[in-house]
Amino acid sequence: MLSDRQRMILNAIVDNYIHSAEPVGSRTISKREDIGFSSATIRNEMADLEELGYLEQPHTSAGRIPSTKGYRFYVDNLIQPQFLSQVEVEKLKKLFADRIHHFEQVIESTAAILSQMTNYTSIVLGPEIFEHRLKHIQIVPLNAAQAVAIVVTHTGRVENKLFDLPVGIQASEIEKLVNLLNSRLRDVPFWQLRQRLYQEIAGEMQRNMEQYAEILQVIEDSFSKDESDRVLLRGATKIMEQPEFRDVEKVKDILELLEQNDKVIRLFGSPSQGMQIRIGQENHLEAIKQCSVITTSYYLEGKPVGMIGILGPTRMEYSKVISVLDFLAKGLSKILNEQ
Amino acid sequence: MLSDRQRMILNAIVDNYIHSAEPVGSRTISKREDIGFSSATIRNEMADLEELGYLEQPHTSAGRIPSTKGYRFYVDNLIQPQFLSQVEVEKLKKLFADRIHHFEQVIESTAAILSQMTNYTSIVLGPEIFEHRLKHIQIVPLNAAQAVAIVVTHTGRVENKLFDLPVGIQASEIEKLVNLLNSRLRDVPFWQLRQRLYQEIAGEMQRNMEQYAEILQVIEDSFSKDESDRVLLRGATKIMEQPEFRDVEKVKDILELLEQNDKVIRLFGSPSQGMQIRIGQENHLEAIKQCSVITTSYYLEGKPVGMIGILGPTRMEYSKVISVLDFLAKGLSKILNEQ
DNA sequence: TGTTAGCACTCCTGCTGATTGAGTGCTAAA
DNA sequence: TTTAGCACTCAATCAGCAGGAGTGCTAACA
Repeated sequence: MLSDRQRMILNAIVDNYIHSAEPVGSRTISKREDIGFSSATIRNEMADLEELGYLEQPHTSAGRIPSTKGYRFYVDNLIQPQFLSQVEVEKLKKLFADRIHHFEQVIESTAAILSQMTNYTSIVLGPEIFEHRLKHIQIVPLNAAQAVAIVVTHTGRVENKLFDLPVGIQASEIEKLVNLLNSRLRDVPFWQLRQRLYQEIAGEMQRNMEQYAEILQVIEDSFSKDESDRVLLRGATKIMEQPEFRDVEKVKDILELLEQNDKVIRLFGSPSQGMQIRIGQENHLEAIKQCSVITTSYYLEGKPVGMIGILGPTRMEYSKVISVLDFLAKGLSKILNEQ
Repeated sequence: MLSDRQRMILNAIVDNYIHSAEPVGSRTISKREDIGFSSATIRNEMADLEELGYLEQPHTSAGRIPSTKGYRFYVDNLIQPQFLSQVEVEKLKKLFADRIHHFEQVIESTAAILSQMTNYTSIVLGPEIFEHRLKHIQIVPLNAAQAVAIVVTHTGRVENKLFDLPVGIQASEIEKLVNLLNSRLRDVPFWQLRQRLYQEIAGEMQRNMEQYAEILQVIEDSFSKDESDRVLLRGATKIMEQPEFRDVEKVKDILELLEQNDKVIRLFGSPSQGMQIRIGQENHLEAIKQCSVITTSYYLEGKPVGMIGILGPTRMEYSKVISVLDFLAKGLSKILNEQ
């Protein structure tokens, strides 16, 4: 579709614009060492690229900036993998070196480092509890009317839920139920739990099933923790460092979006698709039509269980972000599988 | 110190500025119904008030705006309590009506409502666990090397901590220890726990104290959960709606501050002092010298255990904010004491 | 003596028009 | 096919000017 020279010029323009944030003119490109053509030639090519939809002109006498289509072509065809510097790799490795940390802490550090290294906003979706295995169930009565259900996973995650006790139930009965559950359901993965829960109990104590129904429901609820609690965000204010976001109005919409976990979750695509890049208008949410989102998954036992990503301006250092994300996702997967 | 008329004029100026965000001139004041003087008279008084440090002039031919000292006088002497409208009271009452909610949820709703009703940023410091009483301790081994310590309070809060098991310890020994702790320490308030922990154990099992020292340490750690996890924030972006914060630079510093929980905690003063108001330069943090912070405490059994507050521009609707904060703090205290 | 009308003065704000300069598109020549 | 040259466009900048809001001061008035 595009000639070699056009690709070269498009690449040069995007590169330049990413670093300068100014529309780039033909002379700037022709001066670059790797381009051996005069500004007039570049101008002709630029006009063609604009006609094809890869470039845009803010106004008649300005330089060109990449369109969404232009970025897309750049990302799909022109980008070359950027290797992280030795210093950066060391920094990242250190993050994963300290195994003593609780996994939650590793996730938090990941988010922090991700934002710090890229200077964009990092978003992290914690591991789905789905793949975890049950280690322990406990019900602690607080008083005559209330109790807390506690569920521990094999990775050391603890979920809990406060609930009202069914009237007239005996403490001893609860204990019996919990003991039974613990003996039968230990090491069962969460995705099987719902099914097994009723199956195991049904055989043992058909008699007063309805008695326990309420409690079983609560335990079931504890398994499926609120999705939006999985979201972690760092460096939300980084976007303000970008010259094209000097305007409070633009920034406000973005930051308001980031305050809503349920919407942030929707920035992540399907976890099974590896590295995903959504550029500018490719995003469905109005607030971030001038932003790009790059996400990728990390894995447990070969299955994607969580995601990490970056939100930045469309004028983003794509190749660097991709490298860092890739490195961190692999690191996380490794840690997760070792536990 | 100030004459009645000066107080009246200062009050009018602050009121006006709070709602208009524009420097207010003498004519504006003299036109108000409650003021019976000509603009010239007002001008003289204004000049005096400026000399006394209560007002400032952005430039020679502009109106006056209140100085920090001016706001301080306004807050301390001029403000009159604003009663919430029936609609607002209903709205707030509804928040507390639904007792089924977990206390954490009430705290979250409080933060949300606080921000929504005032249109400023709300900051909430969750209840100090200090005053809670122990209900249950549990240690769940995950594998040969690791375990999770779980502590449940009488209000249904669950704290947990992952830790490495001391080598060579028997599961049965742990169970014995936990059983002992549960039988001896139930209903002991957290502030006594550290002391009682060693006291109770020492009598029973002097023999292998050093064996258990590590585990006791972990349990102790679980009591004193990280302070910064207590912070909850809502409506961080509200500040951007204020005309004096249209500038990204100003806003950035504030939002960066709000991203750091440890710094947000420092916005709260001592919990024992009731309603606290820090205006503009009275704040120590550079980023919020153009903001005001109002905080107050909520109580459990007569003791302050947590705080709620508002961060907004110095040009804040003080009387409204104070009313809402007061109402919510009392509501929270009531709920907390009923559980 | 306190209040106020009047007036000169200051300074911000918004508008206009001229200038500059970066960058373009087109044409004609190499 | 490439490129030098040139006319053209348009945003950005700045000086200059008018308008207006608001002040401080003075002198007159009750």
